[in-house]
Amino acid sequence: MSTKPAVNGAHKAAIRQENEEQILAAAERVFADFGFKGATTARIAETANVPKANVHYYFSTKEALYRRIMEDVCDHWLEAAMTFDNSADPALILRGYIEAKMDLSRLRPYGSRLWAHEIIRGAKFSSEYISTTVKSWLDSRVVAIRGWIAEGKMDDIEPYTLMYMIFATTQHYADFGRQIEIFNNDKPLTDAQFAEAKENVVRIILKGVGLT
Amino acid sequence: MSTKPAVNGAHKAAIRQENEEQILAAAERVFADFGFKGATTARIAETANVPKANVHYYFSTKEALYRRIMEDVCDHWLEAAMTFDNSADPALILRGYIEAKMDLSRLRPYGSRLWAHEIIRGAKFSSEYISTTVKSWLDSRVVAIRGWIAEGKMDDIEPYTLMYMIFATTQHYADFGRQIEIFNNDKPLTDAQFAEAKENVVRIILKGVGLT
DNA sequence: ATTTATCTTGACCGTTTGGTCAGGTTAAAA
DNA sequence: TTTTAACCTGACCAAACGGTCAAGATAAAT
Repeated sequence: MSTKPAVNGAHKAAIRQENEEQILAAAERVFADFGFKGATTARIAETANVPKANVHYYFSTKEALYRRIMEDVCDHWLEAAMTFDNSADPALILRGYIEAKMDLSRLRPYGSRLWAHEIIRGAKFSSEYISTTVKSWLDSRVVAIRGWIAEGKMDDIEPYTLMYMIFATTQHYADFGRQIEIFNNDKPLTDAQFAEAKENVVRIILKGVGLT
Repeated sequence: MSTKPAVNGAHKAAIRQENEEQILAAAERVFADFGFKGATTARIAETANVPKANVHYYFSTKEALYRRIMEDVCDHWLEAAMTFDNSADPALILRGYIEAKMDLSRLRPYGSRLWAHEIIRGAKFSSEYISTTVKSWLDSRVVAIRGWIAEGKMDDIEPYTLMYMIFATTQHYADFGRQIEIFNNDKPLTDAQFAEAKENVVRIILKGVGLT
């Protein structure tokens, strides 16, 4: 067997990276499906196709692995958040944000479901992150919306309610994807169906707050 | 000690009923907080203030207890569903249904969170219930909405999207209640705040589908 | 070629879990 | 009062759990 002629320990580094990625991907799925307590390290290992002991070689504890994945999920969440700047037309901003959140639910449903587990359980691992990073982001968006209202650009609605509505509706397509699938005659939404849903969500919300 | 003079075994029956209720209430909370796997019979017993063995005296297995609670939750869900008849003005019907769902999230958050756990996990225990009872109810509502659209009473939106939006938004106040609480400076929404949210949700959705 | 550092893993361990059970207490029936 | 049926529970058990470890395999450094 032995080694590729790679320079400077590149092979070992590649092994480490590949194994970590494999374990993280498996853990995201398993945690999303079963929650923190319901997920077992044995199942994560099996899903990742590595022996259980190897999971603990790369991630000291189950909790460390969980925290690491929560960080990754939050990073993606912040990415979508960035589409919500306040420099342009309110209708365009809201549309862009809703579409970004819908796409995230479509492309990374496990992350959304993991987050849902975490919050339902009482946000034990993430209450600090929510009360600092997320809250300050949300509050600044609320200020922006209040500004639009004051300028007469949209209806006088309660901004938090609007934001929660966007959170809830977009994440519903990930968190309750199984239920939607059952309602859709046990078939996942096609791309066309999902695109139609996305457009309808945007339309209803924009019109609902007087931005049409 | 001994017995009240109650006729015909009424005391024993009362004991049974009270214990079952106490265990069911405790189990609903614990299952909602930790999910099926995360909940432990010991914790349920502790919450219900009975010895663990007594839980198994009244409910043979953890799964039996879980199924029983799911049934109760579904019963309440159907109650709210009944407010959505199709005999009157669309705006009044939708308003009534949204308000009933919001109230349910406020008054019985545990049930909603339990349901969320169940769906996220893949609806292992309830897929049949969803694909029969719930689906046929939902489909009939969709037909009603299509009728309203055909009559020109509201905008031409995709009815399933609207229904999912209502599900998502109303249940969000239960399922993500902890997150909302954190955003609200770590204080639960007051009755006034909740009432305002409810009114805003109704207003945005009704206007969003052209029912104002 | 030898040493060193990292990666790999089957076997193992203490704890927690859902569930059982024998033996007791209490209330209703006879 | 005696018998019977229902209720109660501390003590227990096998299985599953998160985590450890020694010993081997592989790759990088000397």
